[in-house]
Amino acid sequence: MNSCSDCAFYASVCAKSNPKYFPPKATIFHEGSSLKGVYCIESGVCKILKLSENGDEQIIQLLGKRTLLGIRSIVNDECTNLKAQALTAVSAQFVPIKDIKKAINKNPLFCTFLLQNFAKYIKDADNRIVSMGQHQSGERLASLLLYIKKEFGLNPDGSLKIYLKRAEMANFIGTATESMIRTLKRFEHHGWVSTNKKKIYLKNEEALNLLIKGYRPHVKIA
Amino acid sequence: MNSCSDCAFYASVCAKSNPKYFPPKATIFHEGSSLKGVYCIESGVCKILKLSENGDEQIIQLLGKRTLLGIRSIVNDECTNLKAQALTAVSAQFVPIKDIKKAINKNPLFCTFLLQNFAKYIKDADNRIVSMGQHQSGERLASLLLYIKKEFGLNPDGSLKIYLKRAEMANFIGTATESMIRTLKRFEHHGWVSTNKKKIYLKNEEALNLLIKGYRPHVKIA
DNA sequence: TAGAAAAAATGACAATTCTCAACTTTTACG
DNA sequence: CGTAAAAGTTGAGAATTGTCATTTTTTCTA
Repeated sequence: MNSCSDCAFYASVCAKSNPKYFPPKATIFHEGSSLKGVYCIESGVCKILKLSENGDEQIIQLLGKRTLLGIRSIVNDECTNLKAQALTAVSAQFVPIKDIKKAINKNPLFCTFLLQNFAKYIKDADNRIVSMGQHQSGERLASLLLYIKKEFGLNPDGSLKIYLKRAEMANFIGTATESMIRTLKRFEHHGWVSTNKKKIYLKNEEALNLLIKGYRPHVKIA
Repeated sequence: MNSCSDCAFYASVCAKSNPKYFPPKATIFHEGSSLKGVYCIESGVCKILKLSENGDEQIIQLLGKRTLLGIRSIVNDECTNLKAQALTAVSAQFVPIKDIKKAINKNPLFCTFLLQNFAKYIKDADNRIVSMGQHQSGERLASLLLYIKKEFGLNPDGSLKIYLKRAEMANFIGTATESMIRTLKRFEHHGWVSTNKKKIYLKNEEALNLLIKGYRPHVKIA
C-alpha cells in the first residue's frame, strides 16, 4: 500500500512516459524553481534539503522509490521551497502538472494515494520534530540508523543499503560532523554497530531502540 | 484559500452538525485512540503533542480555526499517534469518518482542500526541522514568536493573541524552560520584545528576522 | 482580600555540543 | 600505481544548554 504502482494513476500516467536518469549528486530541482511537473522515483534515493542564507544545508527527508518529488509545490501552486538532489543513481518518471491536476480532479483513487503519501510524510516529519526537540544526539543518531534500515533496507551483507557521508548523517540529525562521529564511535564501543569503510552494520537494534526510549547504559566509555 | 469555509465540503457537511465545546486544557483526543471522525475547529487554538515514554511531551503543532483535527489518522486508517488538547476555549464541528471518506471519493474540491491543508502542514513541519537542526535556541525562539504572530495574530493592544506558558514555548522550540526564559530576557534587553504578565509584544520584528537569517548582534548582555 | 498554588525568574554548576586545527584514511583519477 | 582530493578522525578548549535548588511574581479561589 501507499506505493505508486498499486495506484491506478501509476499505470495510466507515469508508465507512459520515458524515465529520466540522474547520476549521484545531480540536482533534480533547485530551491525556488517553478516546477512544470513532478518526478516519480522508480529507483534510487534522493535527499530533500533546504539551504540557509549562509549557504549550509539542512536535509529534510530521504525519499526512495515510489515517491513523488515536488508534489507539494504543485498542489499549492507554489515554487518549491526545497532542493531535491540525487543521493544514488536515480531513475524517475516525469509527470506534467496538467496530468497531475487532471488526476486529482478525476480520480479519487489517486487522491487517496496522494493523501496517504502526504500523511506518511507528515508522520515522519512529526517524528523528526519529536526527536530533535526531546532527544540528544545519541538518540537522534540511533533513530536515523533504524530509520534508514526500515525505509531502505540492507545490502546482502547486512550493511545499511543507503550510504550517507558522515557530514550528511550529522546534518540530518542536526549536530556537528565531529560530534556525530564521536557518537557513532561510542555505539561501536558498545557493540551496537560496526563500521567498515562506507559500510555500517547494526549489531544490536534492541539497544538502539532502548536508547531512543530513554534507557541509558551505565557503562561510560573512557 | 485553504480555509474550511471556502470549501464546498464545509457547507455541505460540517455546518450541519452541532458544535462541541472544549474548555482550555481539555483533551480532544488521546494518543493511540481510534477516531470515529475528525473535528473541524471553528474557533480557538489546540496544541498537538506527542508523549514520550518517560511522560514528558513534545508539542508538534499549534492549530487554529478551519483546520481538521485527526484527519491524518483517518486517511491512513490508523489510530492517532498524537494527542490533541485545547489551549484556549475551542468550538469544533465533529464530522464522522464515513462523511469524510464519502467526500474524498465524491468531491474533488474537498480532496484539493485536504491536499492543500496537508501541504501547508508539511511546509510548517519542514521549517520546524530546519529550525531545530540548524538554529540555536535564540533563533528558534525568534521563529516561534514570529510564527505565532503570523498564524494567530495580535490582540488589539498589540500583544500576541495566543498565550503559551513559558514551559510550552520552551517545549515547542526544544529547550529547557530556564534556557528559554533567559533567551527571552535577552530579547527584552535588546529591545526586541517586551513582556507584561502573560503578554508578549514584538517591538522589533526586523531584528528577530535578522537573527533567524544569521545575523548576530555584537552587543552582549553582561 | 488573604493564602495557597501555579508560573516565572534567577544563580551556580554540570553536561553536552561546537569549533578549530591537525592528522589519518579512503577514494578518485591521470 | 602514485598522487591529490575528499572524507573521516582525533584532541583540546570554548560556547551553549541543561539541571537543580531557591526565590519571586502572578493567578486562582475560598
